[in-house]
Amino acid sequence: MVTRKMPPRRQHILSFLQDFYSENGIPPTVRDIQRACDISSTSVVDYNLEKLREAGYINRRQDVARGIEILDQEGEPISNAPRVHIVGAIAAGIPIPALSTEDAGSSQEFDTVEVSPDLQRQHGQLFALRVKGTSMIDALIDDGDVVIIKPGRDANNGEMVVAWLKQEEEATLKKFYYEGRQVRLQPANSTMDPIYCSADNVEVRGKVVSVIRNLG
Amino acid sequence: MVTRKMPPRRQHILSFLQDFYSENGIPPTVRDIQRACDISSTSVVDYNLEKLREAGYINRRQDVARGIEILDQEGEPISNAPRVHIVGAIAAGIPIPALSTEDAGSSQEFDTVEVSPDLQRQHGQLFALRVKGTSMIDALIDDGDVVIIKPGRDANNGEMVVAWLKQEEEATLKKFYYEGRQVRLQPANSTMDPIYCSADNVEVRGKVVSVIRNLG
DNA sequence: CTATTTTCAGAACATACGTTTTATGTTAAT
DNA sequence: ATTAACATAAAACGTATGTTCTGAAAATAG
Repeated sequence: MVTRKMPPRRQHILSFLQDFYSENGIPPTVRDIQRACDISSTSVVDYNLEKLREAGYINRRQDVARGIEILDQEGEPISNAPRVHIVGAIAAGIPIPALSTEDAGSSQEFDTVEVSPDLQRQHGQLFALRVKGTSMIDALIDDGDVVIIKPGRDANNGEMVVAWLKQEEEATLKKFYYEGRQVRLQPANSTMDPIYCSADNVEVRGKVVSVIRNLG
Repeated sequence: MVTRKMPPRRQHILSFLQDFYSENGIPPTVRDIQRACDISSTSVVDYNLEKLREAGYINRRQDVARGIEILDQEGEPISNAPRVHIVGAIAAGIPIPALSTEDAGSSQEFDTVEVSPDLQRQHGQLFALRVKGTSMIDALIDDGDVVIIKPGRDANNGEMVVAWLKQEEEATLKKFYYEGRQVRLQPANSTMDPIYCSADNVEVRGKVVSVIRNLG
């Protein structure tokens, strides 16, 4: 299936639809779209919405105010829950991809997960990593799990962090304890021994604020 | 802060608002509410919406079609992501509360978690349990985690289930393997030994389809 | 180029939907 | 019993909003 090139105006309408819905929790009206996309007539909006419907991007409920339903790639209606980009995978020995913190606007070809609005509200901008392999199993995190990360350079004692071990060139998920000159990285499972290393060698990349595991 | 008792009609309106929004992705109109709650006049709906607004349950956008915003306990707008009731806690030795499968309509005083729309779409009606204690840690499930359960009496081999051990009167989360007359309940952590017991003694209550852990 | 399809414009239309008004019944305190 | 606050009712009003009609401009194909 080839994605046909879309006229810029229609593209504009589509992205406005998504933005408006995320922001307001209700879809825009035809006239909202007209205003936002600087279109001269409601009939033009209607025309383009019809084209978008034919192309499978949206549904339209007849004669219903704010009746536009935005569809995802599977043709299912999307929710207005915040979506967090899965920017890569994390596993022992495999570095985290460069985390350009300022790529807010351009939504690239990332997978996304929906998270609780509470989470987003509480922590602000988030990103996610998919865990590859069972190397994090001692932190109760399994292969395939998604960890939601709040970016940041520091952490409080006891928080689960994405820790970068410079010397080993490894990223790992552990509970973080600052103890003088050294840092203790404590697995969540109490039967496992902690890792001690020099504070110089540890770089915190962010805190884990949530873990999501889907089964079946 | 005391939660004042709410008239049944107003309660009905409120729960309808939530259901309608989750289901349709847009809030209902005054007349939708009128119909669903069997109210004789739109003015009555308006009156009760105003009361709900004063009490902080909703916002109303003036002169905006479908302008009702449903608020959570913190007064923040909720998303239309499906909400799953947390019907109780699960821990070794503590029974699961009676899971009346047919309490669909009356939304009681349950905590809820938002789940991915995909999950809901894929599995249908779900419920959730909050895990108490670290007794499930061998299944990579920690104290405080929330497990999302798809109700059902049977499971396929390898699926994580809520298993009820009749004799022990215990509920536990384990991977399920049916082996002739007996059942193997396998912890997810391979260093732990499985539990074997008679098929007669095991009753599957549902499958775990997702695990959510919030930190910080 | 002409022919054809796509896209845009402006205006008017029809109704979905929030709001208001007036009146009546119901409960609870004094 | 009186009063006031709460709740319901029916109808009408005004506008927000989806839709349609007619026509022309712009893009595209042959």
